[in-house]
Amino acid sequence: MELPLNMAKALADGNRIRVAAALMEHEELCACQITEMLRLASATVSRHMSILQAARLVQSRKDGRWVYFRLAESFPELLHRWLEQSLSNSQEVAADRKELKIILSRKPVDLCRKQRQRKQDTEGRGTAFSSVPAS
Amino acid sequence: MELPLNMAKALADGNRIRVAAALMEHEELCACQITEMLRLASATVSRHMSILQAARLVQSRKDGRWVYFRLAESFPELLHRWLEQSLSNSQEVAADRKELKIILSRKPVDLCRKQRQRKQDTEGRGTAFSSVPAS
DNA sequence: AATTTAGTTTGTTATTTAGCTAAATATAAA
DNA sequence: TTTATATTTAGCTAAATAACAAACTAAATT
Repeated sequence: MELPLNMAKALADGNRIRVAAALMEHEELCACQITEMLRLASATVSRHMSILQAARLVQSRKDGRWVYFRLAESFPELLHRWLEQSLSNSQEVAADRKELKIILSRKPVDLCRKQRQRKQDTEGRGTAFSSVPAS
Repeated sequence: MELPLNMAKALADGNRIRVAAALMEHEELCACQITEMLRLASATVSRHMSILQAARLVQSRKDGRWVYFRLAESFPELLHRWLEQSLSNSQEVAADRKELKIILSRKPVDLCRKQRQRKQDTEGRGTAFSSVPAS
């Protein structure tokens, strides 16, 4: 019962369902693309992906600095079809689909740069005056 | 996404999967039978059943003092088949199947009486000497 | 070799959840 | 009508989980 239970647990989270839905339509997505779609900290996304992998719903491939994810071979077909069917009317999944189009139109490199930029922006927000030279 | 998410959450618990598996084989079970199978406090079982109902996986029918549960009409067929398939090798589900045979061989009334009895037994355990008359 | 960069792991905090007991509700039996 | 019974709700505690930042790892660029 452990494996089906872990699969259910893996899908018992809205963000992880969104990732599964995205991978049902995109064959392969890199970590930074998923992070961009979910708009979560990359550490959080990494955690979500490891849960999906432990449940054997997702597998990964490393290519240089990038990690690419895809649905695992072991993703049960019936579960896949159920998700496909039950998510077909989902507002959120539709929004992600739209957003992913934009994300995929950029090069991954630029995408990661943008994430880095956003992080620096938020870091700078509370310390705007600390950048004034001390001399 | 709310409904499939709630369904996944409902199945993201070993005890609730056990109930689903039992209802896949038994058409209808009363609360006390499920309680007996899970060996949990009846309040806990009631909570589990309400989660399964809220997810539209289970429906209930009240008959006098008893409440009978069954899989809901709205239980997605693909999800049903996935569970059936992936639980077919489960040790735990097999044990429950065996136990349910015994449970179903008794009348529900006797079953509930037995639960009551067991509760009194455990209550008495720590207070064996308190029943000695004070005079 | 030193630095930058993409992801992961670790440590922490806040929220959620499963379990229990006790109290409340609703129905049947005395 | 009172009492007993089956289930649910409420209140509580302990464990699991999701989020983030910071420290770390591995790989590419300078």
